[in-house]
Amino acid sequence: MSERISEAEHAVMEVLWTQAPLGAVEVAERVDPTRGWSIRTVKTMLSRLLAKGALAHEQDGRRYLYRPTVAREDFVARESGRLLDRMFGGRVTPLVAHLAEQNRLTDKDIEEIEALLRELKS
Amino acid sequence: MSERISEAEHAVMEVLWTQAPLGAVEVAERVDPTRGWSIRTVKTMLSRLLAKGALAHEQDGRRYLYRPTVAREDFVARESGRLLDRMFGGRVTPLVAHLAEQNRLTDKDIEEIEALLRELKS
DNA sequence: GCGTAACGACTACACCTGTAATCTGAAAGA
DNA sequence: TCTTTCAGATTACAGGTGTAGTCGTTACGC
Repeated sequence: MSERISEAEHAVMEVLWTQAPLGAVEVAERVDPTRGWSIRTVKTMLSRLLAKGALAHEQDGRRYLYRPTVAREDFVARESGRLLDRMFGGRVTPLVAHLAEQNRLTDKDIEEIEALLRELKS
Repeated sequence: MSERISEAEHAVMEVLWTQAPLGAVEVAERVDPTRGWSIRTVKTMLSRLLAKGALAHEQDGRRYLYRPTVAREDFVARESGRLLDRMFGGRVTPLVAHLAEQNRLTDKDIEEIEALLRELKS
């Protein structure tokens, strides 16, 4: 199941996490248009994701419908974990500290996170 | 300056962010041993990082001493930003929420982050 | 001075990625 | 039935990455 999903492949996964099952053409229509991909490219991604076991397909007439076999939650967890391990020795606090220093936290963010943490403690 | 630094190259950068300048041999000695790299491999990484402009070198007798030209802080900021954008639409709160759900937050983490946020507000 | 060891430079090579184009078979229209 | 069309399957191909090996030069030890 868990071969790595590349960045371009991820764009295809996002489509299918939003809506599935879909045929290749529907996926191509929904994929982030700023990529400017041809349908060929999308089909290549679908094949590779199938080969990697990240998608399953079912026959629908003369075409396939694709659906994720990997939960977005799990993918996000793996990728976040990797970053955390690589950059912050697996510790969350340094990550938050870093984001704070980068001014990536608005006042609203801070409020929300505090609320979240209060929630966690109860 | 800002060609992308690959994962393997990153392992070399970490050494030089900890201590610099260093010669190739010293870098090889300090690089994460679980990689099991030969000195050749480390030298290749050093060359590529030079070519990418992530390192500078100065002559020291018949060898080079290498030092980072990129701050670790900046590298971490770029990589974190990429993850945040790709996975969480650039928002920090969903990231923290996600980590919380994954139980990556200990009570101590929560304390620390709350302290951090209190700090930020003042 | 002469061979050798140690540098960096250059080359190698398989696999992954991004980005398709071509092939093949079968459905559908004429 | 003959042809066109549309799927998926297979092939392509350049650039990046991981992981070295070889070449050419030069400082050093004898």
